[in-house]
Amino acid sequence: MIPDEQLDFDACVLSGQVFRFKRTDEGWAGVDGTNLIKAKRVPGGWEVESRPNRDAWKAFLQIDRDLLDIRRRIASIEPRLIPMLDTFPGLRTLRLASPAETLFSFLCTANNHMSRIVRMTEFLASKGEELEADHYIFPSVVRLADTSEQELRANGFGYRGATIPAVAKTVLEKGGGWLKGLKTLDYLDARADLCRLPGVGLKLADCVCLFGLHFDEAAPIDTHVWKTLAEWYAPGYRHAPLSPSRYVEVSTLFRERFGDLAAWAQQYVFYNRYISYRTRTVTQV
DNA sequence: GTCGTACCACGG
DNA sequence: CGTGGTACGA
Ligand SMILES: [Mg+2]
Repeated sequence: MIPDEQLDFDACVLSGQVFRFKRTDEGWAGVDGTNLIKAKRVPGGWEVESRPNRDAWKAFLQIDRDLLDIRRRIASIEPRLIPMLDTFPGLRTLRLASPAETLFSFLCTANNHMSRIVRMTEFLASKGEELEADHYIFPSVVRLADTSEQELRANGFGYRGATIPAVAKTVLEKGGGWLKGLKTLDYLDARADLCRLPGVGLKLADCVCLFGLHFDEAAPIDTHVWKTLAEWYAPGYRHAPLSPSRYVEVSTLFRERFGDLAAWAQQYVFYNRYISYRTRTVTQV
């Protein structure tokens, strides 16, 4: 049993790191890579399991890392983050097994609503192997390259219906191990390489670096995170829009401050800001 | 570098 | 009308 102070499974799968986990009678179920992961709610914590690989969930949740220690270190670096740490103390940064799944999932996120992101990633996933009813292994890059723009557009993908097969073809041209091979590069080099892909800019590249390539110093800056980081670390940009050069500047400051905790710190900021944004937009209608 | 603009679809 | 952006030209 994983105690609540070490794991808030709800927060993990609702904080925009993965998009295909579903509630069950017991708790949650979803696919990561080639494994089905199930989390069962028990008093004071969670019981997590995975199949066929019984250990897959451990890497996914980075369960070997002590969250108390991580929170303590983040708090000492930036006390202004403490309220965010305390709001979701069990929030963890996830490590997805497949860089390709990460790339194509986050390609669906740009300038998009969560609800449509879920719908789109589900549609892509449905082209893969069904592990269990309603739970699919994300399709191969070959399969995605084979999917027609017309079919995707017919299923509500809009202009991403063109981007997704185009990126898939580009990835194939670069050769089989290219994506995973980025893990061996320095973080900034990996990010720069990803940015060369059509439809992939700094933010998406950082998402792939963090969730798919497992760089702990990667901290995606989206519109929500930007508001907090600009206010804290670049007050002059407080009301300025997020631009590529400002992204690089503030992302560098953030990384220099948090080091290999940048990814974790970012996740707490994002989920807190995202939740308050959701609350705000829900109540006004 | 910055700024404005288009981009698909669709929830709010 | 804006969305967990990106790309392009001025
Ligand atoms: Mg690009």
